[in-house]
Amino acid sequence: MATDSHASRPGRRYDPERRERIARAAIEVVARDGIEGLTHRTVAQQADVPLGSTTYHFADKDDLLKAAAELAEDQNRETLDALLVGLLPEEDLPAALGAMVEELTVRQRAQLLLDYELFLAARSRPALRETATRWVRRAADQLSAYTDATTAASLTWALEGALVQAVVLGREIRADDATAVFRRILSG
Amino acid sequence: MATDSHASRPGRRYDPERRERIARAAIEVVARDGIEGLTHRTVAQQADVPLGSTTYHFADKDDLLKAAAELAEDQNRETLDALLVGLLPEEDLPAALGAMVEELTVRQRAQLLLDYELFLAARSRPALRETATRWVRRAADQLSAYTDATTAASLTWALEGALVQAVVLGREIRADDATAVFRRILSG
Amino acid sequence: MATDSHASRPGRRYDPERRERIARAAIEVVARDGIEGLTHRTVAQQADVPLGSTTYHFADKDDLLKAAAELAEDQNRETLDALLVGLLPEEDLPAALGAMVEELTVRQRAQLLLDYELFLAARSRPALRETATRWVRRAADQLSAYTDATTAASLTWALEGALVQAVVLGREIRADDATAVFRRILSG
Amino acid sequence: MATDSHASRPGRRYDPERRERIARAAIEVVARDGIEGLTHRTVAQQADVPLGSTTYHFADKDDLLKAAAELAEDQNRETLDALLVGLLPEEDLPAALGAMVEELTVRQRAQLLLDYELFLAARSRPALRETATRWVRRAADQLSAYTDATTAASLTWALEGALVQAVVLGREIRADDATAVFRRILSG
DNA sequence: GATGAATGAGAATTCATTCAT
DNA sequence: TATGAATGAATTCTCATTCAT
Repeated sequence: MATDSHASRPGRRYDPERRERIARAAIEVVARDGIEGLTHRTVAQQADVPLGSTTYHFADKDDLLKAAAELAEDQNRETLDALLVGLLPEEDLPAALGAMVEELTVRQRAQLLLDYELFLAARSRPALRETATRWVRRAADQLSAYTDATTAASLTWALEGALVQAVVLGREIRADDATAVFRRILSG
Repeated sequence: MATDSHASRPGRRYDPERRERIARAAIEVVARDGIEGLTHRTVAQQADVPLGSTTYHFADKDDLLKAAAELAEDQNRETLDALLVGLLPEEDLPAALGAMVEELTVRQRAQLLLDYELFLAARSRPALRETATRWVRRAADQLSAYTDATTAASLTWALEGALVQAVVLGREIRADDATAVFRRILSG
Repeated sequence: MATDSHASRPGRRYDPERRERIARAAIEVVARDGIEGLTHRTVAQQADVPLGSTTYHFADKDDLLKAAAELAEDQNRETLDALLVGLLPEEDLPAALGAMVEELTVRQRAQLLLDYELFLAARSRPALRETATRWVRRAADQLSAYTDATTAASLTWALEGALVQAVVLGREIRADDATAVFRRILSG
Repeated sequence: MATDSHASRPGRRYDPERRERIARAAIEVVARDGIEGLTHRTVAQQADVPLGSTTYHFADKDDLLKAAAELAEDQNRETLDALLVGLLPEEDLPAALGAMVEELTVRQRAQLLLDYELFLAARSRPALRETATRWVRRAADQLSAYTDATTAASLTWALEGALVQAVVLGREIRADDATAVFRRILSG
């Protein structure tokens, strides 16, 4: 017989943004504690809603994860678009990509870690596969606009590899170093 | 667990290989169920030793994980060395790397998944950092023998990116496709 | 559940058969999953009505159960009447009862299990007592038409015992075996 | 990873009778609240042990149930043996059985309800099947010693039916009424 | 009338870890 | 040295029921 509790807090019913509030709390939790830290409990606490509320709106962990991934994808798209808009017009693709790598691994590191937390989790969670696939395709498509298929693939893989190592090994990557690599690939 | 199973087995003290048996069971568990499936219980079961034995030899989960990572690193080294011994003498580095990518993502997929399970986990587990760093450095060092630093870095990143995407998106990568990329990078 | 599914369907107010639809869904659920599986949720799903609809028409679980029991009672009456109409005219009561036991434990087993699921549940659910009592009385009354009170009671108990054991132990009972018992009782 | 805590409460470790204490608590719970009331939680409370202790010794509900059924079977055997020892020597089997029915439905009602709670539950719980089958066979075997097979079956079913109705409908059954039935069956 | 969002309670499990023996 | 019993914490999930709209 659970020692009750709260009893006081008024019903606070009918919160039309409840679902979204919870989803947003979910990405905050993932950003803070990683996917392993994502539980209905931690999300409920982060969103300041009762536990039952999280299980009502997101029946299981996959639901929660999927919502988080979709929200993160939106944020990610905005961040990258903003970044690229500023960088690409320079007409120096290697430098633009190198700058982006530094930007992501240094100043936007939190966003990068969040994105990779979700992206990498896709390998064992079918619910995230779709988002992860879209993620990769978007990068490839954008680079394809500037060069041939093989070169685009090379750039994509190198970019992916750079970011993964930055994430896994806890490293920051300087624009110069990254630019040199991208320039090497495009120099042909 | 109250269910007996070792009820009969006598004390069997002083099993000098106990520690290693457990470590080997640990990588089997990780290979089968991922790191999330790694618990003292599952390892004890896989190694057919009593639960207490796993907690005795490996005080906490990180210990277990570290032992698994080190064992996997040895296996990985052997696999790659064997692979490269056969491939590198051909004097066509792009083809050798491309063949290796296909080998790993298609025929040695289990080993690849195990390695990445442990490698990627390093981002949130200090206990695995060292192994992961060594892992990356080894690859870079080996490639440095054949080319300049920037090119080696490019190859390393591209290789890493290819393998990560293969793992995360559940894809196999054909030697031809990979070779084309590596050739592009080296074609300068 | 946050998963829509009735998203499109318009308000559909004033569905005069709504109550009965739900009750019928309730016995389907009990037949499929037993009383333990009877929840407002499962019934709503089976009846394809919104969750709130089940709680609106049947305030609590007992209400739902009672409605299911009454519907099952009707079905049961029809089944047995049909059965007995065919059997009794033969003027061999033991054979008629024996045939009925086989019919119920073999061919009409689903109905038998449903009936006993509800009948036996009465022991801890006052809401079902009345139906259960009526059930037993009906059997006794019908048998009383053919014989004296003690013999009727004997037959009733034996019949009950046979069916209970068939249900609990998962057994089918052959007409011959049952007939022998009833004949023994009536042979006096 | 668990924010530690406790450290204080002395642990009350190594209770060699822990397992049995819990099993006994389980039948107390079933007797009081029925099988629906049997949860690891309620048992833990009844036995005054921590929740984890019940799940350690009895991994799932079936384990708990099986232990309860076996203990109840022992009690039941003792009760019935004691009862029959006193009754059977009289050489009037109907009267002995009739007296037993009254004894069980009136004075030993608690035991009767417990036994039937477990017996009837066997219909949907394979873990209880074996015990239930043994239960029925024991009764049949004992009666077989006094009469032919068909008569024994008749008595068994009638006895079963009487007790089931007593349990389900909440009735007490007088020795006279029951004796009349058994006498009717044996009067042939 | 009718509905579905909301929520407190609790169920079944699993586990890392401690510690008596 | 080695082990397995013990336990508190937490996790996922399900529900009956209430109530704003």
